[in-house]
Amino acid sequence: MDRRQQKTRAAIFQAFRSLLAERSYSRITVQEIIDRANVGRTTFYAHFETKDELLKALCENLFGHIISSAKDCTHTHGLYSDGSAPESIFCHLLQHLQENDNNILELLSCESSEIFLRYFKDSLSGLIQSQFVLQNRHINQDLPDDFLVNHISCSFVEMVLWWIKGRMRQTPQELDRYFRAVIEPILL
Amino acid sequence: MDRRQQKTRAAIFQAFRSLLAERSYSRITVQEIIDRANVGRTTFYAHFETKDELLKALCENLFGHIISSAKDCTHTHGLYSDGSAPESIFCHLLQHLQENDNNILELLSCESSEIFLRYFKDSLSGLIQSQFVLQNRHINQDLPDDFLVNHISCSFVEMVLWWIKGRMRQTPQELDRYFRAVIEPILL
DNA sequence: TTTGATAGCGAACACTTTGTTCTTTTTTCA
DNA sequence: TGAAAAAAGAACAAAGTGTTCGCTATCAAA
Repeated sequence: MDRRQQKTRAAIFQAFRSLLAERSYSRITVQEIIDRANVGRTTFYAHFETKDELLKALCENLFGHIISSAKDCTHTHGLYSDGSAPESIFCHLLQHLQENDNNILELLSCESSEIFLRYFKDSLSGLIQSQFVLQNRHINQDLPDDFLVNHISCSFVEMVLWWIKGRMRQTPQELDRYFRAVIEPILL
Repeated sequence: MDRRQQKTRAAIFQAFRSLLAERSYSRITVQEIIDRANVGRTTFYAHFETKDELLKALCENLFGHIISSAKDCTHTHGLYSDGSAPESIFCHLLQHLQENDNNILELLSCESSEIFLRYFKDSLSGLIQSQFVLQNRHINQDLPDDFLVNHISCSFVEMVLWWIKGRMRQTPQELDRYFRAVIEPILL
């Protein structure tokens, strides 16, 4: 890709994210984004059809990275119920979050965090689902798999949100313990 | 309150909700709301400062009702771990939902459901929290109360969303069983 | 280093939406 | 019935959107 395009794209993303830290998505205008990114109006629309498309691109970019990195981790380890607990994907994700990879925490704590949370949940659901399929087994005979996948991923993401809102007072290790306490009893 | 005001307010709410069933909140304009509600522009702004205020009023109205009705139910019964399980507030809420009180299901399944889900979670958290305080006890010594309150309310609301998305194939009784299966092991 | 292609700029535009102001008409309820 | 309140409707400025145009700057490859 052309260097100019890369720079423009990066500038727009950067501007967009810094604006998201200040006010909610709906109150951000394209004009403000291009002013802060210091690019022309035409240029913006050459890259993204609308503001919504920009948001979507940002989400895919971000959660694509964090989930695929977690996916690599599952190759060697796996989900909780495997016994190899401390190296679970959840622990891995929490560490990524604490290190604030890609400043993802800003997005999860901004006014428009709901949008990002749903992306996070969906990506995580896909990952957990693929783990179950990979292991070709039911986790719990009494409950439908998709219910459990949803429960686990939503619980994790909502825990992260609770953590951030509470100013991240706990360590990833503590959080991991909390999560295991509410999830492991369900897995056989 | 003046009859005219009541009628206007009701017409606006009704129009707004029917539009929410068709497209996302952000793509609904004030113009469309007043056209469908058949009220003048000035009238709309006499009732609500902005479209956001209308949304807020709708949420408060709706979840205020459903939660206070659940609150009444806890006077006689209580949360799960009390033993009086089948008459828990969760079961009560699920029944309300299935009966589709106030057409609340439309809001929870519309494109903008995220907005309503957060309201639902927050209202429910308040309710669960007040139950714990009322009973003056810790549910689980190993885990912070506010973490558990958050976990329980989020799990419930996300389960409802999962249920709706899956076209509500389960009965409230089945759902209640699922929920107890993932929550009761955590409570002492 | 030249060169053709591509990306970006900036001004102008038609258009939509917003929120306000005004006057006139209708409804309420005391 | 009559004063007060509410709604209608037209008109408005202001702000934002998405597109077009002609021009300039930059790139990557020969």
